[in-house]
Amino acid sequence: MSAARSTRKRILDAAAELFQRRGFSGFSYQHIAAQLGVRNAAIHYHFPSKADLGVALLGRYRDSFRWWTEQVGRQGLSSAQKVAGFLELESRYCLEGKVCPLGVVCVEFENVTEAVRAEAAGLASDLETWLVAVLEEGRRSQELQVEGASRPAAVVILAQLQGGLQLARLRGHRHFQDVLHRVRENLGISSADLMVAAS
Amino acid sequence: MSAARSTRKRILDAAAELFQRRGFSGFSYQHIAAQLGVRNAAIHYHFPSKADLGVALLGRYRDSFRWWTEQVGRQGLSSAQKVAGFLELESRYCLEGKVCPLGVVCVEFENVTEAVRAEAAGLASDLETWLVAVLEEGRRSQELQVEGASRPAAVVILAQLQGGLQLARLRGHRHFQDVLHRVRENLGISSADLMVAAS
DNA sequence: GTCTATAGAGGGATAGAC
DNA sequence: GTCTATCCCTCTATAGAC
Repeated sequence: MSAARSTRKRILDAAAELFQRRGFSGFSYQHIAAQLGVRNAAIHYHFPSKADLGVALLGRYRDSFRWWTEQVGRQGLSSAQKVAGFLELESRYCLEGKVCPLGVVCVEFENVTEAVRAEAAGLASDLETWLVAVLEEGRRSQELQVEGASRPAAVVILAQLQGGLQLARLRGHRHFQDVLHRVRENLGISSADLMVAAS
Repeated sequence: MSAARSTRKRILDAAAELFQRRGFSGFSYQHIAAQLGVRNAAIHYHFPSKADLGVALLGRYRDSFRWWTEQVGRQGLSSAQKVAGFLELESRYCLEGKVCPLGVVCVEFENVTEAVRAEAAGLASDLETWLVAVLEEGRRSQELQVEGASRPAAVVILAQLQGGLQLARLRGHRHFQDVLHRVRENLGISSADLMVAAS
């Protein structure tokens, strides 16, 4: 952490970008090296194997999400606003032409190490746990309309977003918008909540 | 087509299997060759480049689906039964530990040729077109409960299934079951329809 | 912590015999 | 239509200098 932004961080930034655009086996150390203006070996110094890089990458998604949830938790937002904020995060991916990191690991599942799978499963668990809690909270306060149990409801929402993000790539952003609208409708999230979440 | 099952077909079978398990760049001609007991070059004879193989692969998914829809169309099934049959197809993938072919291309989008993308987009279009028609039909006959316009409703269902299939890999089949139940609930598909579709 | 250099494996692809 | 043989490239990974 000598430089303003350490090489390790810059590697992870570049890797994340490539990861969500080309898939895990779709990018190489060379791609990262070229983008950073360093050599192949420099990256191996920070991440000895590509599996190490994969695990670190997914770990950082987990850290980012944890950081985001803690921040959101401190702002005293309503359940609807929290969900709207989450949808906003996903929308950003869509605009950037990226897909959900989970989808990448899922698709290449039998091509990645056990450690990578485990870290991805952990990320999925983090997302689900948080969303379940928010749905529960929203149900109790009657801010959100949650049909059935919260856990399956959360799973369905995550699946919708993951699939929608992918289809948007193939068939246009409108497909993701369709998913977004449906999620909001189902939960009864108003446009007022969206305003707040956007700020 | 000299042998009982031509090599070309056997190649596509093996490739489809690998494709849905390891992703597109996650398998090689070597994998297929080893599985078929032939040499690398034999596969290049049938599919000069890997992009050719990818396009042929997706083309076959399209053909299979077209064949399936025509068969289903001739059986005079209700709309609910048609949808139930489609869900059955997806469930089979789940049981086999596979994901939707579309998801694979979406994830590796920036790593495949334009021709592969186009064929995948075509498959997505086929699925959507068929499902929209069935939803429309079900709405008119009041067999299916379709909220809002049929097209976005179809898109959402396809996204749910694609995402659910992937998450099931990471977190267990129950996650796909959650998605299935939600899709059926939303459309108001009864268990009686499922019986017929299973046969 | 980054470099040069290189090993070693695997991948896509082709030529030419059979 | 399949084989052997081979080319060339890319990729992961390591050793050792700076």
